[in-house]
Amino acid sequence: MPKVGVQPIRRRQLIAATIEAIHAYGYDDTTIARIAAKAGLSSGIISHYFGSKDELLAATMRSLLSDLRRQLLDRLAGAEAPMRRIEAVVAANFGESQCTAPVITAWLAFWAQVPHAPELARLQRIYSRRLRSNLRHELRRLGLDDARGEEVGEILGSLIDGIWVRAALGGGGIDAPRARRQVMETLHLLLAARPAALQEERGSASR
Amino acid sequence: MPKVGVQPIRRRQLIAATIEAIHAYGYDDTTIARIAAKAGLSSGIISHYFGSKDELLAATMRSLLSDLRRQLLDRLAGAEAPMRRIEAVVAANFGESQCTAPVITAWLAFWAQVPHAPELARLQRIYSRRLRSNLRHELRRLGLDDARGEEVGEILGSLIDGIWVRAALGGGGIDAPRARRQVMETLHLLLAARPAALQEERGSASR
Amino acid sequence: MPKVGVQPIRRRQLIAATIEAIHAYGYDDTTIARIAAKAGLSSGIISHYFGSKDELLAATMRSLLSDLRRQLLDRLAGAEAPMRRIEAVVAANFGESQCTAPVITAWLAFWAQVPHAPELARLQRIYSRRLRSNLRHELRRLGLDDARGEEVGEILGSLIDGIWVRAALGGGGIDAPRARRQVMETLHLLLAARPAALQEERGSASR
Amino acid sequence: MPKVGVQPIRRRQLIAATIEAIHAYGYDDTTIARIAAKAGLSSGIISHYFGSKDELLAATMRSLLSDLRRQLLDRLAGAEAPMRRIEAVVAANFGESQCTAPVITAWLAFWAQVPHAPELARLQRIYSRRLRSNLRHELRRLGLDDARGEEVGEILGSLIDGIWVRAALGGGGIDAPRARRQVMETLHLLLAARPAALQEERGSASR
DNA sequence: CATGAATGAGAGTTCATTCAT
DNA sequence: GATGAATGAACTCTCATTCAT
Repeated sequence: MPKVGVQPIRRRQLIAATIEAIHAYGYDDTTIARIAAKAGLSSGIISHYFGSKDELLAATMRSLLSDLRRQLLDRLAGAEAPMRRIEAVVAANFGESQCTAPVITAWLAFWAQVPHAPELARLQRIYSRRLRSNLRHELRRLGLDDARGEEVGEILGSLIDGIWVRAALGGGGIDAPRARRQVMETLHLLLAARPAALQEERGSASR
Repeated sequence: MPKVGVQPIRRRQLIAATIEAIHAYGYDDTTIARIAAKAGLSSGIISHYFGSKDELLAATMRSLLSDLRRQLLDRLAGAEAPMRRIEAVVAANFGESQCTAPVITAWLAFWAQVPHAPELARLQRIYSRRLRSNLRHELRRLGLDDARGEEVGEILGSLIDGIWVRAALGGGGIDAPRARRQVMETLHLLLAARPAALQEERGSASR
Repeated sequence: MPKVGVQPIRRRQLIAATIEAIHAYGYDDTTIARIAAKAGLSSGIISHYFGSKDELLAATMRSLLSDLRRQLLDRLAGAEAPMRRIEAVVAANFGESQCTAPVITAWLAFWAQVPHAPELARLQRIYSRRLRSNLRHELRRLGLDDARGEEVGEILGSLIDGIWVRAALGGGGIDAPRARRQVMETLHLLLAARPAALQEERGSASR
Repeated sequence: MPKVGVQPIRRRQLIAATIEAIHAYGYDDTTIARIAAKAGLSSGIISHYFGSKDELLAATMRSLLSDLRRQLLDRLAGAEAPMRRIEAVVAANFGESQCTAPVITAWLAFWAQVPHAPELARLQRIYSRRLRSNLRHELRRLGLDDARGEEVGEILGSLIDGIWVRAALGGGGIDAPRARRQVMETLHLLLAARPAALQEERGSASR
């Protein structure tokens, strides 16, 4: 087992450097030279390991997504009850490694590329579908019908994404416990509400 | 009647072209040549009217913000009751001109620049503070204490931003009535909930 | 005689503005817009009166040369004796209007263009020949043979040009009386020296 | 033996190419593309080695000055007697490598930038002071008082600069022996003259 | 007569990529 | 495996020139 494994090490190094560089300079000003400098390597190395800058950026987003997925699977492993599983989903989205400023900044940067980078869009779609389907499935187990499950899932998803965006704009990290509490509180309220009653309530409130 | 008013017209033209270009090509690939082409003008015109590309981009974000502000003021004009005023704030954020795909894409693009573009960050902070203070003020009038007002305002703000982000990632526009309904439903639930009860509920739900 | 004479006025205005602009910004950074601004006119006017920027620059150099020539003719008018006429030549080169900082700076700028601007080179050659032939003619009248006249004329010419250059590099104007004194002193020494004696002297000095 | 010494080689190459380009096209029309072409390299290389065009131009002037200085030091090395040392100064200013047409043209071009380029002005000031102080020091050793030393030094300096300028305007190189002879002859005459006598002579000449 | 809005060619500069070592 | 020198395309910005008014 001589040199086996240099490649994965270098790739991880460069991906970590990419996240740092995006955080430090912004997506546009993240050049190959800067990534390489942050990794303590030479600029040529990136073509060597990733073929191109775009490939490295896609690999970086894939890495962020797979971190998220790993967290999710870990937390779902021991959770059986629907509410527990939803909590696991929420907790995964605000897991420790997801809540640092560099990672959040990188996420926002990638999101902004999604509308114009097919590969990043594909990755984003996969994550998005997974989150949605996870939530819907558990919400249905909690007794919500399809339409309501969809609606509640969408609200929770938007809320999660919104908390991330706001953190990115604020420049700091996410206060994970607070974020989890906000999402879970909203979930409980949405579950407690009878949709019919809500309509009335809204009606009266608007009166 | 010499050439009165050519400048404001050109500036508006170019700002509109910038939004279109960001939507069509993405922020990074929005070049001066492309903006000018979309405006049907020559590339030199941008330096002529804005001094630099960055200045045009800042002006574009300012334009988006002032559209938002105008909508807000229009809607707040006739609204007196706190709930009405909150509805006005929400409605402004999902006003017609804010919900088209190009505008949403542009917003996301600007957000992604915020961590590294001081001028854009400044503009974002102004909008953010205004939204937060508007909501808090009305929530307090609805009987919420400071801490709870802050919390509810934050949840609503995150939800609004999250809905925008998701729309941007989805590539389409926003279904404004649906978005408004989602936010207002969440608001009503948050208002109906007694914080103490919520804690209990959460406790029991987590049990 | 209604509008007759607007053209010469404008041309003079623009030439004066050109000299000021070269002094203020340097030759390279002397743009049409800046010249026009200094003249209090619009940028389009230059093409109108001169056809092109190059034409204006050539006209400006011609103007400097004709000022010089006018000075020379004025001073030569009443001078009959050879030494008097040489003094007139020297004095003309350090005439008041030639010794201001803007004019000196402009001269240096034009000189630097001479090697690559045929029209400016042509003008320069004319001035140069005139100066040389003036000096040689009077030096011959003072009894110098052709070779010695050429040599002395060249030394005087170089000295005059050198004083101008140094003034330009120093940034101020020329101290005209001092400059005249230096040139005339050198002339008198050159006239008093017997070339043969000079050779000896040099020989002994080098011994 | 990796790539030791590539940088100094490239820098020298590019500086030489810059002088050639200034001679061939003139200062204003000396573009990065043309310099690179003369060096047989690509345009990007200049930013790589010098950061900017201005930096390259300053480095080129520094190079011309250091050539001059090297010549001066070489010639002063074995010269002890004041007159010998002055001859060394003069000879250095008309050294072989200073007298080629490209170098002379470049000098004139730089001089024309001096009034508006602070860094070039600084370099010029250093050279100018050194020349002046060298001359004054030796002139004092030859028995001239301060005021007369200053005057004589200034005349010699102007003469040297003037010879350079005339060569640049003429387009050819300098006839170095002739130039040296002209300057030294003038020096000897200035030394031989008794200032008091000069005043009389001038008085009588002007009478 | 005079303006100044508009053009577009060309400048300096950046940077992903290549490749000899 | 790794380097970093070199390339050259693409970008932003400047500015002489044109021309409708």
